[in-house]
Amino acid sequence: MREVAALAKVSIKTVSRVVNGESGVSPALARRVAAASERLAYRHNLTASSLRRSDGRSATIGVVLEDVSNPFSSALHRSIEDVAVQRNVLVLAGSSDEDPDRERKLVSAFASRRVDGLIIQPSSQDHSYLLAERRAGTAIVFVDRPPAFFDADTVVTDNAAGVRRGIRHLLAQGHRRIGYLGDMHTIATAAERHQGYVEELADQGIEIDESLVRLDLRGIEKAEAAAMEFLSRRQRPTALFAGQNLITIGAFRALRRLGLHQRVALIGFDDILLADLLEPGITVIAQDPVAIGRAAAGMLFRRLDGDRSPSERHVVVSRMITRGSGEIAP
Amino acid sequence: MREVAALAKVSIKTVSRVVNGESGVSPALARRVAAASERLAYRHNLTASSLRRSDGRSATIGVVLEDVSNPFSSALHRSIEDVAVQRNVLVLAGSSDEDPDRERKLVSAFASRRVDGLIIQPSSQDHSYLLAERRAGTAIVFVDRPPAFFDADTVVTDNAAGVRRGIRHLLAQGHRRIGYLGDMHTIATAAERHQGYVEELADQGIEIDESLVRLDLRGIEKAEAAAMEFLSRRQRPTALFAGQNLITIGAFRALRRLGLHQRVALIGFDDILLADLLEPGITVIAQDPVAIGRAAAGMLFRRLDGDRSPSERHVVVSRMITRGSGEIAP
DNA sequence: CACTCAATTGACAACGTTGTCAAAAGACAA
DNA sequence: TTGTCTTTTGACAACGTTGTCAATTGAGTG
Repeated sequence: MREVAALAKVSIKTVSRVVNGESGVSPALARRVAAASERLAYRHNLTASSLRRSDGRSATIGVVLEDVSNPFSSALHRSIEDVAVQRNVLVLAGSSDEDPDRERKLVSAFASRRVDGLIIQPSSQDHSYLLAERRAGTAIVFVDRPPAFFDADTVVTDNAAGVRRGIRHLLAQGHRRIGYLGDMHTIATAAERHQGYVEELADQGIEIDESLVRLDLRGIEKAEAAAMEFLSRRQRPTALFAGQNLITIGAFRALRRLGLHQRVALIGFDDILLADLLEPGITVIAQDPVAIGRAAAGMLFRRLDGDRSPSERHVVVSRMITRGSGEIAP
Repeated sequence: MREVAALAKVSIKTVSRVVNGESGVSPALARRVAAASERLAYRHNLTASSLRRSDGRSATIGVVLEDVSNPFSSALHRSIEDVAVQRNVLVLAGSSDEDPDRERKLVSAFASRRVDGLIIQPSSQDHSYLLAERRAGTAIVFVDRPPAFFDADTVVTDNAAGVRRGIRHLLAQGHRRIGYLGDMHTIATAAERHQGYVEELADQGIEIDESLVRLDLRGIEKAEAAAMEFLSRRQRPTALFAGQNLITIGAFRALRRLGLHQRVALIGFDDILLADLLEPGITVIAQDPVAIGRAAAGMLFRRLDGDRSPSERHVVVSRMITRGSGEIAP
C-alpha cells in the first residue's frame, strides 16, 4: 500500500480509501491510485485490515461438520456457502468425525483465526467451552443437533415427527411387526428418532417388542448384520424402519441377500442418491439439508448484523417420499 | 496479551514466547504466564501473529472445488483436510460451479486472506492470472484437471487409459456398436475421455460411427434424453459408455425406462454410491479421489517446505469394477 | 571478591492496514 | 476581496503480535 501511495503520489490513507471504495475521493486521484495498484499488482491484505478495523470482522466463518465428504454434511456446507458468498464471506470447513475432541480443536483453530461466526454440527456432549467464544463476540449456530449445556440458535429436522409419519404409513398398511434399526443412542437425533418410533406405536396401542429394536449401529456392515439377524428369525418382522442413511443401505443389502426385498417393507430416514432406481425404490423420510443450511446461515448473519433477541430453535420439516419399498403389504 | 503480561508481571514478549512454546523461558515464569492466560481466557490471535511473523504464514490453505457438495469434490476435500490437519493447517473451501469467473473470485478472496497455498480443481481456460499469486509466494497445485497457460504441479486421473480399459472390456465381449455419452468437450478431462474412446476403437481397427457419439451433455436429464434417442433407433448400440457420474445415472434411467437394462451393456466413468445394489450392478471405471487429494496436498506442503524442483504431473490410476452391467453380451 | 560468559528477560519497532482528527483546498456569498 | 462552510487529503497512532537487540540476571571461574 505504501508503494502504491508513493507511485500515485498520495498518502497511504487515500489508497486505503480507494481500495475500500469509500466516498469522498476525487475521481482524478481515485484513477491515479487504481492505475498504480494495477501496475504494482497490489493485493489487499484482509488480515491486516481486519486487525485494524473497528468491528474486527474477518469476513470468514467456520463450519464444523461431521464429515465434509458425507452427503448430508456437504449439502449443508454448500447451502451455507451459498448464503455466505452473497456477503463476500468465506467458509472454513472441518470434519469432527463425531469426536468431541476434534470438535473442540477445530473450534479453537477457527477462533484463533478470528472467524466472525461458527456453525456447528455437534458431536460433543458439553458445549460450555463455547462461552469464551461467545463472550468474545463470535456468533454461534448449531445445525442438525441441539447443543448441550449451552444456549444458542439451533436448526434441526423434525426427527421424531418424521419417524412417526413413516411408522404410521406402515401401520396403515397393516404392518404390526416393525423392526427398528438405529444409530448410536448418544447422538441426539438418533435418540429422537427412536423416540418417535416408540411413541407412534404407543399412541396406536401397539405393544413394543424390544427384540425388534437394535440401536448403536454404526456403518453399513453393522446395520446389515443386524438386519440379517432380524430377518432370519422364524417370526420375522414384516417391515423395517432404518434410522439413518447408511443403516438404510445396510438393511437393503440384507433384504437383497435374503431375497426378501419384494416381501418385507423398508422405510429409511434421510434420502439416498439413486434410491429411486433400486428395485423396489426405497421409501424414505427425506431431510432437507439445503433448507437447514440456509436457515442456519441466515440466523448466523442476522446475529452478526446485531440481532440480540433470545435464541431460536428452527425446525425444518422432513417429507416422506414413497417409492415402493414402504408400500409392500405384510 | 498485554493484559496477560500485566497479570503475570512479565513483558508481553515473554507471554509471546510462552504462547509459541519457545525455549529459554524459566519454568517459573512459564507457569505464571500459563496461569494468567488461563484466568483471562486469553485467545491467541493468529492473524496478528502471521502479520508480524517473518514467514508470513497463515496456516490456512484455500481449495477451489467444482462443488463442495458433489461426491467427487467432497472426497477430494476430505482427503486434503486429512493431510492438512496433521500440520495444524485449516482449509478454506469454495465452489466454482464450473464458472471461470467464480473461480477467479474465490482465488482472489483466498489471496486477500493470505492463504499459504491453493489447490484448484479448475474451470477456467486460462490460469495466467495466478502468476501474481505465485510471485507473492503462494504454492499452487491443480487437481483433476490440468491448468492452462500456467505451469504448476498437477494431479490427475488416467482418463484416456481408463476409458480404453472399459472399451476394451466391451470389445472383448463382442460389442461393436458402442455408444459414447460425454460431458462438455471444453472440460479437459471430458475431452481426454472421449479421446480414449476414439483411440481404443481405432487401435482395434473398428471404424467410429459418429452418430453414436454425443458430447456436451450436462446433468442427468440431458444424458437420459441422449441415451433414449440412441436406444430408440432401429439399429441401436449394444453397449453404452458414459463419460461421467451423472451421465451414467441418466443412461441407466433411460435403459430402465425402455426395459433394456438387462440387454444393453453399460459402463460408466467414476463410481457411484449404491451402484452395486442396482439390477444389474453398474460396471464402472472408478477414480480414486482420496488418493488424488492426498497426493495434491502432499505436493502442496512439499512446496511450502521449500521444494523448488520443476513442476510435476502425478497420474492416479483408475480401476475397473465389474458388477454386471458391463458384462452383458451383445 | 571481581570477572567472564551464557541464559533469561524486556524495550521497542515493525508487520499492513484503518480510525481519528486536523490541515488544505475549493465553493459560494456578501 | 474576505469570510464561511464543505469537501478532500494527509499525518499519525493503533490493532495484536513477533523480530531484533540490548539489558539484566545468575552461574561458574580464578
